[in-house]
Amino acid sequence: MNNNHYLIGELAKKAGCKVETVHYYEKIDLMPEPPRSNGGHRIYNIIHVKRLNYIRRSRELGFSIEQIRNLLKFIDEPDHSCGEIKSIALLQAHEVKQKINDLEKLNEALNKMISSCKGDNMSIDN
Amino acid sequence: MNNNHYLIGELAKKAGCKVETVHYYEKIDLMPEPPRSNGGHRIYNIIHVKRLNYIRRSRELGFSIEQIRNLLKFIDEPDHSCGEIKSIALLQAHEVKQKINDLEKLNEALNKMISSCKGDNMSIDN
DNA sequence: CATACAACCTATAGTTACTACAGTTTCAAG
DNA sequence: CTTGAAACTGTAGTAACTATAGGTTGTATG
Repeated sequence: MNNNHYLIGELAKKAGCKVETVHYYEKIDLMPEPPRSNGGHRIYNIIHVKRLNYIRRSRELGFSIEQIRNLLKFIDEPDHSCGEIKSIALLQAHEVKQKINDLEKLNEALNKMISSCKGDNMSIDN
Repeated sequence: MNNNHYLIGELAKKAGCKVETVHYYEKIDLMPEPPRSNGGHRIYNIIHVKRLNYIRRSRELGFSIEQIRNLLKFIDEPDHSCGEIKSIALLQAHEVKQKINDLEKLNEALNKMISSCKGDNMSIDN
């Protein structure tokens, strides 16, 4: 399609997911119903691309749809109190830090595995 | 139970998951069938605890069962070539780094959200 | 202008990774 | 010796996709 409009296939490709996944996200109201062409094809814009990218990245990092929905609602319905936003964002940030921590441990373990690889006496230590 | 033996409930608690999840992992051969008490209760040890912890942490970080199975097989069947181990571990390490990166971006976005929280004009900028 | 064919559409069924429930048995504590 | 929490097996239900079927749109080519 042209410069700033995307068909569902292009959108999906940009976010590294399947067309069906986008359909699914629309059905569960995680992605909005976009405008349609005369023939009924969905037409997306850059905002949709960013939103889907955010959703996909979060999913790949192990966040649930409900957690993602929770954060997206600050974009979708912008009249929330500062305190409300802060408390949810802080909670999320905490979990993010936890995950970074765990990943760093995993990474360390993998590096150990790679460098000291003798083929025998492998084990999981922490 | 005593010092170095655990019933399934204690095991699950230590790994932060449900008893049913452990059953499930045994059924799909991700966790080994442990020895049993006379009455048929499963009896686990510290090795099981570490293994389940590793599985759970990896799952929460968005790795699939098959990816986890792939890494665990170096513990389960220790006669793999150095090259084989390295190549899989390197692949995994790459994905781990990617995830850390993404999480750091997410964290940044959250921090922005927290500090500059005015309640309005929220958006996702990568 | 006709037609082919890839990419879209809706709807439904199947898969992965759990999670909950039902009905029964074990086992430590009183 | 009974009682109750936690174990057991088996099956059904849920979350988050993923695949398939059968039909329509729309662009590119003869």
